Amino acid sequence: MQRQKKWVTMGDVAKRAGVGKITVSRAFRTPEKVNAATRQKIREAVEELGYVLDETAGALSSKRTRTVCAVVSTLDQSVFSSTVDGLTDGLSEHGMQLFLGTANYNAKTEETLLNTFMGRRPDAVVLTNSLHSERAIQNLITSNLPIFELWELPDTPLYAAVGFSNFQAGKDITNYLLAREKKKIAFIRIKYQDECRGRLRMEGYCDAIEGIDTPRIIELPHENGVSAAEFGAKGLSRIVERWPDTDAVVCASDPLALGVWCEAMRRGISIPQELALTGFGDFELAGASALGLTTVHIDGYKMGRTAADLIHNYYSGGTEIPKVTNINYAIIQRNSA
Amino acid sequence: MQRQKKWVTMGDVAKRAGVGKITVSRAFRTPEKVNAATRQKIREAVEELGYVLDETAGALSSKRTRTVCAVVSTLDQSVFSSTVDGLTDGLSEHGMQLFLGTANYNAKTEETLLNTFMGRRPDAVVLTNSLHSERAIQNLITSNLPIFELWELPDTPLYAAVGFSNFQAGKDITNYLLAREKKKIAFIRIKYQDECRGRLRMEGYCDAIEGIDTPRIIELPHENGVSAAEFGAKGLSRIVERWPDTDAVVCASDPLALGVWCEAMRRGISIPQELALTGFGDFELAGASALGLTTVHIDGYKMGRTAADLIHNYYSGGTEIPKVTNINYAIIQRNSA
DNA sequence: ATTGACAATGGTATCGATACCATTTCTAAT
DNA sequence: ATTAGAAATGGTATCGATACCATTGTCAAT
Repeated sequence: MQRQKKWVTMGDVAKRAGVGKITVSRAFRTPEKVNAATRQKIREAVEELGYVLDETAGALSSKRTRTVCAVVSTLDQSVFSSTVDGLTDGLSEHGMQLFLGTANYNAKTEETLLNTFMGRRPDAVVLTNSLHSERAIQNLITSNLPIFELWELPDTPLYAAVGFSNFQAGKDITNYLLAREKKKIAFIRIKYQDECRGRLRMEGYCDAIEGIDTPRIIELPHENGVSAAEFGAKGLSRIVERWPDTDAVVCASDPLALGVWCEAMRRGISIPQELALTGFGDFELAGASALGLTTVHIDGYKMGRTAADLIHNYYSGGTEIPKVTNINYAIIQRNSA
Repeated sequence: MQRQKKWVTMGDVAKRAGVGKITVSRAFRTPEKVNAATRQKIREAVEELGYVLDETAGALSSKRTRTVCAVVSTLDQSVFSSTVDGLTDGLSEHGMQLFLGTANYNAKTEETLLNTFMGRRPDAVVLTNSLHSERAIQNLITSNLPIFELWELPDTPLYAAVGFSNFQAGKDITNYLLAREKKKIAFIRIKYQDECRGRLRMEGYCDAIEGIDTPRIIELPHENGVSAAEFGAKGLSRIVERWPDTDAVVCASDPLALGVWCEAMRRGISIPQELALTGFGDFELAGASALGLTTVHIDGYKMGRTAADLIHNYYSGGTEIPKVTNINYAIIQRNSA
């Protein structure tokens, strides 16, 4: 067991500056309520002593931890990294910090994680995937915390949602292909346990081709250790076998599309001449722009930042928090379709 | 301003279970010191009241927050997501949580962030990129906290490092190409402000070709909004212009290699016949395996998890913390070289 | 019966900030 | 000069847990 350094306290600063502790506290939290000269004295004392306000102690008395807990499935191979960036950036502007936790597509882990998070007494909770356990949902609701669901727009949000219509986006990208004379359009997605976004995109696809063609859907169940691009390659193989006349493929994500692109190269299928290809997300790491992939651009960063701003408003503004905030997406036309 | 739910306290649980508060505390922290029957009574009371231990209050009295602060440049487009996954997984197994912050390649932001983090009184600090500000380093050192530097092996770590030799890895992958009869090997990297890992890989490359060929280096300064893959494409164009006889390209990251690959396709340069190509990292989102990219596999997840374990040992084990933990890498041979 | 060792439990002070209310000082209007 | 009202500041209790020390109970050895 190691020994911890003795930190300078607010009382030390107060003594040094010749004021009361409470004035020091105010100088940090509500500087406008402290006389400029006093503020200056305090600033000097803080500087000299190297004082850093202890949020831990402040949280206990104010019952505000200035902390937000975010749950993601995993960060690796996921599309949420920009969202997390947006969250941390937005929160830190308001003096708040982010606790990050990963649930690994495991309902039990997720429930445990949320329970642990409640022990941190966060001011808000951010979810980037729909919850798997009914009890976890109940616990969250009874906690009375504001809960923000990202990347989707549920009909009845737990508290508020910041996202876009996955259904409409799936429909739009399919219609984009239909408008370009594609008649035989297939759809590929990876099926995650309890995940509904991919399904919604798929339903949008189905809705668009309704009455034009029967759906050509490849759903590949998620496996640990297999990358999305590999699934994409496998997906195209299946499509070519089952529906050789397919002239376009809609992918539920960019990494999938990258895999399809690679497999098409291997098979000598030219894109977009023989096969049109669209992705979803416009992820830079997946090289969407370098590939020239036509895709649906999703502003993940903005979703994170918007959630951060809403959380701040919830506590400081008198403004009403909208139940649903729609983040627009856009179809980016490049060379693959 | 919203009203916060009144939480159940440890005292409530104690009363319900007919024991002292402190026994409840022990039931959570050191269950082996509490009689099994008592523990059962407490467990029931906890269940009935829906009590969740308040880490916030515990932190104040124990001076242990069970919290770790991690600084990354950004998560988006970065290679650190798996490392963060490893950290959160490893920490949560030991009842610790991760505060995540992004510095956005900005020295000022980074210093502010670290200062904010000190206010959280973390038990440890994790850095995934070398610090830019001398003062930030000083503050960290005087805080007396264990500091873990990841993804590199500095000669004199601030406290301890978990990583690998970027120099040796760059040298090894270059030697791999030399062993395959490549004679004219170029190197591409993106130059980030104050970032040294890419430089070290480059120096490894230089060391390997020393005396065989003069270095053919393309360094592209990082720009916000330009993806690594785009830099890769641009990099290959430069190489083709300046050194048309180049027969291999070593990239400092997989996304760069993806860009090179795309540009090679566009120019009708066949890989690996006309041009051998290697990446760095083996990032799944960049589709390394789908592309068939020969690359250096880096186990980012393991680095995060190892750091988490070291932090736990620091506080609970009597074991000495190694100044340097070497995480092995491996060259993965695929089809591009 | 006595003692010692150890397991199990509890009482009280304490961590470092903020809430709440009280007090003092200052300004401007009468 | 007087007074109302606002601005600035301080004292004390408090948040909910854990540290520290003290106490009680239990059992085996003498």
